[in-house]
Amino acid sequence: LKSLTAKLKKEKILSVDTETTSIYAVSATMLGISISYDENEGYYIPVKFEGSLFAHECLKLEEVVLELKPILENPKILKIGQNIKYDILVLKNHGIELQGVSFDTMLASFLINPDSRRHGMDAMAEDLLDFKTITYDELTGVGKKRKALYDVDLEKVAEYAAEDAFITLRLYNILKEKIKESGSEKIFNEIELPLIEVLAEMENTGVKIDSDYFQIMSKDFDKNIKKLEKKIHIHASREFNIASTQELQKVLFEELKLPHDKKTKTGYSTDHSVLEGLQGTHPIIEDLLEYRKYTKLKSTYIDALPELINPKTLKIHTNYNQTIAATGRLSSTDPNLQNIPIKEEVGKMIRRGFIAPSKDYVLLSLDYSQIELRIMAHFSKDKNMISAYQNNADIHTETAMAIFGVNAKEINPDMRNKAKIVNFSVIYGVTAYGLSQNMKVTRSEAGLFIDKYFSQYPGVQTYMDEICSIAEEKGYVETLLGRKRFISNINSTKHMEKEAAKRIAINSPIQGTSADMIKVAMIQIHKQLKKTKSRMIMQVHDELVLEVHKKEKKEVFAMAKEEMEKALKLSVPIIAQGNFGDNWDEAH
DNA sequence: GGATTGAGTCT
DNA sequence: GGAGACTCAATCC
Repeated sequence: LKSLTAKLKKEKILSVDTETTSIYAVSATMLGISISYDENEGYYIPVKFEGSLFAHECLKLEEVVLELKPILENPKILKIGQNIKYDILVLKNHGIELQGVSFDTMLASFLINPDSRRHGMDAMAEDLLDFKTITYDELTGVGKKRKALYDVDLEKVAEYAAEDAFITLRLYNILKEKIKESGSEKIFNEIELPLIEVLAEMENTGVKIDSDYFQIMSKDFDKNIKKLEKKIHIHASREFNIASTQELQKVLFEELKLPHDKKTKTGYSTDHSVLEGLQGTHPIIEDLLEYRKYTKLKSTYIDALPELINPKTLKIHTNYNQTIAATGRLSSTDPNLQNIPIKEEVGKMIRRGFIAPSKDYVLLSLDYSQIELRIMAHFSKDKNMISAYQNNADIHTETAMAIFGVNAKEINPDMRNKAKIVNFSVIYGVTAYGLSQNMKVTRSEAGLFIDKYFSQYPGVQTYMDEICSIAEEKGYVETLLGRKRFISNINSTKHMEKEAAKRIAINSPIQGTSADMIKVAMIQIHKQLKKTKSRMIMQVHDELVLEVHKKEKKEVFAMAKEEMEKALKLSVPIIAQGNFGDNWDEAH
């Protein structure tokens, strides 16, 4: 190890990869580190793990850390990796703060073609290097006879791990050129790369949830669900598995002979819109809707979230992924913190289980006000929309006045809500059909609303035509910061395909610019939070949640709000609004 | 046991 | 038959 580190100290750029016991970085125990500085070879340093068949052949963690720390923490020795956020987290939790991170092959591949799903190392080695890698499954076996990595022959692990390290180096040499060619250097170096560290720290900080509270809620929900089950079975005159759509179809459409038309691939749909349509035809429907609501919330959130509490930190640590959503949004898994319920009272109950980490802290939620509409105003340069925002007008009321042809005094909440649906639908590339479904009006009424909308905001119509032309000519669209997305079907001769491609062309620059904006804000906020006791803990597309030390409330609030608002300069004002609370519901 | 389907949660 | 995601239970293979 000493002779290796002597050599590594002289290198300018290293690829780094860690092997561990878990796919969850925060709870992973490190089993070894592989490093490469040469496209044809790599080194694997196994770390002693009690219980491993090969523990006697490994060095102690303390020794490995002591030797490698000066190299891995030296920012002048550049580091590259494949999904390096994972390795940053593993190393962080084993006493090493990785410095000098300058490239991530997975991120690079994603920026070059965000619609591809081949950003894994095995796929990239095949596509870019025509190289067949040793896969993890080949190394450990699959199914019942899969071995834990620490029980696989060390020679084989070394071969696998060292290969990953030097293949990463080869991929780097190719991808860095492709990033340049594609014009993605700016978004790569200024947004995605600096964001890695920000996300790593958010994941590592984690979010506190109140497990006692979830336990009580679970019991309450269970009682309610059992009650509903009994009622539903009585309505059906027999017992059946309510969660089975097949059995439910039989009960509703064969036995109770309720009307049906919407089909799925395999039968008649029983989804929410169908059940809503059947309301009033039979008392079973109401109970089914309630049953669906409560079982979904219980299984997906109330029972699942406490399972993910890390026993050491007593928090949940999500994984933010930068390479899934083609528009540039983040995604979140294990758990997904970006779809925690909010809409109804029962949803809010769940958010009350997300709490500040201790009595010294409060949660702060800050969210962008109508960010996508403001970006649309900016891109479209529509005079009416821009002046509405510059005059701090209520955009939904403005739109309501236009589509209903009345003045402000005559707008009631229902009209405003309908206008709100129109406003948001336009961002997705509105169709009369889609709008009619959402507004619960006829297709021709929806068509009229769209016409009225475009005569109020003619610039929006022009923008949509223009962005589709750009997509047709260049083959791609881009965000304000140059994040690209290729629109493969934009010149399709199939009408449906082409229309779907146009909607992607319309929506992607808007959704993607919003993603760029909050990412810039996150990088800046992260920088400034370093010298405080407060931390960023969640991102939900247009919202940031922070745990704020009670003595820092005023400064952190002002700083975070300002950074969000000034992240990107647009032709309309950008507004972020925030609140404190002891739980997420209260803060939101 | 893994993949698919239907359903439902979010922005 | 509007954009982008993730998860769960049942079912299929």
